[in-house]
Amino acid sequence: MSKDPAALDDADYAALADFRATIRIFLAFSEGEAAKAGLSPRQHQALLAIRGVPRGEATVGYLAQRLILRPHTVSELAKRLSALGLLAGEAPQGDRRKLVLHLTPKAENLLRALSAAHQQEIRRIKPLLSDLLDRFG
Amino acid sequence: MSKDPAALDDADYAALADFRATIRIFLAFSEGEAAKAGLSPRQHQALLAIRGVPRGEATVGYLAQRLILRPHTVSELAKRLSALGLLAGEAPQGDRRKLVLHLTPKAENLLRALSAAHQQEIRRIKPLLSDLLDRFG
DNA sequence: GCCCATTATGTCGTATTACGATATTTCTCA
DNA sequence: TGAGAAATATCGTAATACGACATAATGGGC
Repeated sequence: MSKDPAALDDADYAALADFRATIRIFLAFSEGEAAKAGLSPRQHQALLAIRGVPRGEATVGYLAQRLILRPHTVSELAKRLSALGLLAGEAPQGDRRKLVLHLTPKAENLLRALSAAHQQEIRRIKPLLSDLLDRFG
Repeated sequence: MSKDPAALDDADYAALADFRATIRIFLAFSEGEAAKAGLSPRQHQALLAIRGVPRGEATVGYLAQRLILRPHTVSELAKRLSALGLLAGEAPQGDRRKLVLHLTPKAENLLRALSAAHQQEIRRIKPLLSDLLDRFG
């Protein structure tokens, strides 16, 4: 019998494990930085997603797509962030069912420091990640 | 006053948000595949980490380092996986405090299918990730 | 050869958080 | 205008990682 061309060998598994571990390293770094700022990882990602898009476009539904969460989960996330004084929301002109979220100045400041640190970390792991990707043909 | 050279502009935030979103896409894919196999993401990563290392090297402590979790958390993770019939463990010759974990045939089979799917998905997002990394200078 | 600090793993209770089911408000358009 | 859809919100629940603590085994100094 001939070898299955799609069969994975030890090197394939090692590459997958290394890829996953590298992502985990980045996420653990991010977790730590966010925690220093008093944020959960999701809260941090939510703030970043809002900052990364033009003002007025960050609705609950948009965030749900962007974070790959259920809309009602984002609703709770936004409530917690609002309670922390990091988010404000208002209904846009056209559709009063929607809620457009925007960062408070406090959130802008938090995110500025967090993002600088993350940018550095991504630059640090960039060669690692590139090499890793090359192991996937 | 001159502009802070380290200041982040909208494009920097967008790159960070896109990078994070791409990781989230991969993790959501992985979550879904793992769930189809009846595994949590951590359980999947644990199996992969064990498979990715030579037999006999995957102790609880090693996994804790690799997954960036507390050892006692890995202990519980291993207990759940054992209850599912996916892991077996035994004390190695030298040090009977340690517990070496290895996959059962059932876990090998699950992981084979999962890993093939993940390899494909990584190949799919590889160009996206590469372009993204280039946005970080 | 024995003691004790250290290492490795395990147990228990708790807090966080994402989800399903369901509800409410607003919009759309026939 | 009324029915159904869309967008967001509420509530109870389940999963899981952690801290604090416990147990077991090791090994170096004397």
